[in-house]
Amino acid sequence: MARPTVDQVRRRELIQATMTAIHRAGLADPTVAAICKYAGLASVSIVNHYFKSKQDLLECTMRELAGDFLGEVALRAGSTHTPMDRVFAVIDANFAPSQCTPEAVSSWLWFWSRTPSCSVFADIEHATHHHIITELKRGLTELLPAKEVGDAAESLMALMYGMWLRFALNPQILDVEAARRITRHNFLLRLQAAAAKSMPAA
Amino acid sequence: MARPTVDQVRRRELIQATMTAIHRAGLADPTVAAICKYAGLASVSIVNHYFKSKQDLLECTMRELAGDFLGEVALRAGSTHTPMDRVFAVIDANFAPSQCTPEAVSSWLWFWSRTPSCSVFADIEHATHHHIITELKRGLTELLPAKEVGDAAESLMALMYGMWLRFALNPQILDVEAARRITRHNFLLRLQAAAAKSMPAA
Amino acid sequence: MARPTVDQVRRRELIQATMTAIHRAGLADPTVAAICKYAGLASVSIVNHYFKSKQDLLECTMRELAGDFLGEVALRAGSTHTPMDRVFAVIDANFAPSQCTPEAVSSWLWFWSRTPSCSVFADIEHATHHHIITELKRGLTELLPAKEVGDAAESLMALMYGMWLRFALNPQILDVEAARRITRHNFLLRLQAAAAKSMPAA
Amino acid sequence: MARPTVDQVRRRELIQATMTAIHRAGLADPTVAAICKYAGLASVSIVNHYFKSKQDLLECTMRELAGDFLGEVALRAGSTHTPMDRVFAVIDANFAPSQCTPEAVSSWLWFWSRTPSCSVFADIEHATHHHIITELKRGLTELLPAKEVGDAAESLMALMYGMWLRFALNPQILDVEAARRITRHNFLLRLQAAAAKSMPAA
DNA sequence: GATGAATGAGGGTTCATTCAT
DNA sequence: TATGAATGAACCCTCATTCAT
Repeated sequence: MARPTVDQVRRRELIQATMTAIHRAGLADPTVAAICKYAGLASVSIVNHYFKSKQDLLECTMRELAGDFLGEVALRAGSTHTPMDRVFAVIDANFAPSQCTPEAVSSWLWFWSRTPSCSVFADIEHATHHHIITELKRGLTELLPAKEVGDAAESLMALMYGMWLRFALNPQILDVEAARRITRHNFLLRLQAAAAKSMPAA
Repeated sequence: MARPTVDQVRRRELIQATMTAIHRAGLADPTVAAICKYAGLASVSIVNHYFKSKQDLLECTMRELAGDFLGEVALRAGSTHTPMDRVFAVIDANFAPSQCTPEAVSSWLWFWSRTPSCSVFADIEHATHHHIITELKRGLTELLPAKEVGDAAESLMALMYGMWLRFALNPQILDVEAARRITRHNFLLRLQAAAAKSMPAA
Repeated sequence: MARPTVDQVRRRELIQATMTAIHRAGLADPTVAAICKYAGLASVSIVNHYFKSKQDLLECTMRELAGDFLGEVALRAGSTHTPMDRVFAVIDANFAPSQCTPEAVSSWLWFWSRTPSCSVFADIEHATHHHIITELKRGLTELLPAKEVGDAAESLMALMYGMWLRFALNPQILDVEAARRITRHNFLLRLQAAAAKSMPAA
Repeated sequence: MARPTVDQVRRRELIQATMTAIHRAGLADPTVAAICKYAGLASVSIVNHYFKSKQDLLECTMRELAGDFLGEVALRAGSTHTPMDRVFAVIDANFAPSQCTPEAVSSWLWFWSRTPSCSVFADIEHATHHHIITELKRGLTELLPAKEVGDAAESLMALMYGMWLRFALNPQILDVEAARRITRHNFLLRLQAAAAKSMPAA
């Protein structure tokens, strides 16, 4: 098994530091100096040995973040057998520890907020969102009437985004477990309602 | 009735331009130059005639935004008679036109993202949130079991925040009307579920 | 007797306010806004009705200050009969109340400090200094050997300048009366020494 | 012996350039651009690599200037044996070449003029003045009646300040050597007068 | 590979001045 | 006469990037 090179380790550290810097900056653009500080590097110049530029570092960070997220989804979706488990897999991936640290949440928000003004970010976001919504709909299709699938997927995604936002704003009010519970509960409510409607005579 | 002075008009224009600038900057800190450009002002210095500083302008902008929001709530909540209408009033206020322009949504997100690093923003946010959550719970208390009120309020708020976020990221996918419909629907689902649970014997 | 016009009164107020502004600014260049504030004027634009420009106001202020000083000298020197009184007249003029307010002292220092970089100031300073040193030497010539007159005049002037500087730095340590006393005393010492030397046999 | 690093050399150059800039600006606040120009630096930004800010540079400059002055005093006072030599040591230190360049004199004046509005400067000034006046009085105490020591010290300091001021205003009129001679002479006059008074019966 | 010196662009703010009312 | 809107220049500072060591 290939051992990570020093280069790769340093790159990883800088990417983590970038997320920390974004979080600490309150979603303002992080400065290279701040990133280096959090990475424990003495000089800012060193960044240019590992990344082409600041923009490159930021893009790599977002790719890493998105990749991790898709990895969490794949991990959980791969071993599911029922449609409901498939939906739960997506929900759980959204609230996986790697995606719910304050640094990760802030980075996601920062990332999203920059998509309108940065096409590279927009592409990454688009691809990620497409993948996840497809996965979600795949499960929902077997559980809900066709015309409700779109709304339900949007609603679920919006709820999860909202939970993230609440979490980012004030981690005290809402912990990850509660967020996941509320989301699952919300999903089940819709399912019951659909079931009740489809079997009114029962 | 007092006619707005030139002063007040120009201040209003700058506040609007600030929201536009925040939106266009992708939630990055807007530059004074950009704000002036959107306000149609030739010179950057003029801002300091109307506001003490850039920070002052930003604070005034956020106060205006929050004030408008509370106004929308008050407007709708004032004429309600049933608890359900009260909840709907809050939901509708959240999706009122003045709160759902891309500029307003971006400004809210930017505003929230800066609260951890700006105590003035944090205070405004806290006061606004307190007011709105109180209003929401006042309606929910008469509709749901006491122990569900907190979760329901959080869930509703999170869903609305998420809708806003989706809307901010891509206004094409989700229009305001759909967002409101989904939110109302989600609320009604929870209501029905609670009703079903409380009358199992019926 | 001609009554001062409103124009002249306003000009006088602005000149006084300029001295105050210089003093309060710690000898930094006073801003027009500060000058207007001390003059009790609401708008800064009004200055340009009474003076051609800020520079014009500053020059007029310095001319006024220098003119007042020469007036104090003339007032005292005019009624003297002995050489010693003539010297005392110059000393007393230097420590006249109008020249020893903190505002006046600061203005003098500011004025002097600007002479190397402003030829107008340099001219005013040169003329004033020439007048006063001439007056001083006229008295000293009858009291001291010719070859001591220059040194004595310089020494006296330097001592007074130094007193002013001390006074400007810390009015608590040194009051005007003490400054005048020390100066007079210093002058008398030199006189006695010269007398002793010229009459060694006595 | 430690060789000065590039860092220290550059800092020294900037400090010297600061004094030059103050002198050339006529005691107005020097601009960073001017300082860099006199230091031979192409870019303004570089200053922030060596000093925290412009204010920091100014404070360091004044600390250096005051430190040099105390060094000159210590150098001369250390090897004195008589009280009179002690007084002369202070006088000579005041007129030491390092303290009498036009740049140094202008910097001192600028420095003093800013003490009322800058507490850091005030502290440096206070400490320096306290040290020098103590040294001066130590010598005077053995030469003059106790009640004359205060006046004499003030008088000497004022004379030296005045000489400096004259020198700063016009180096042509007064050279350093003449200034020192006048000051020493003035001191000796007072000494003789005191001696004459204390021995009237002789 | 790593460091720090150096540069230049851009941002916010102050300020004197001009202009319209 | 008096006011305040408006402009543009100048200043200090931050920051990403490049270069030499």
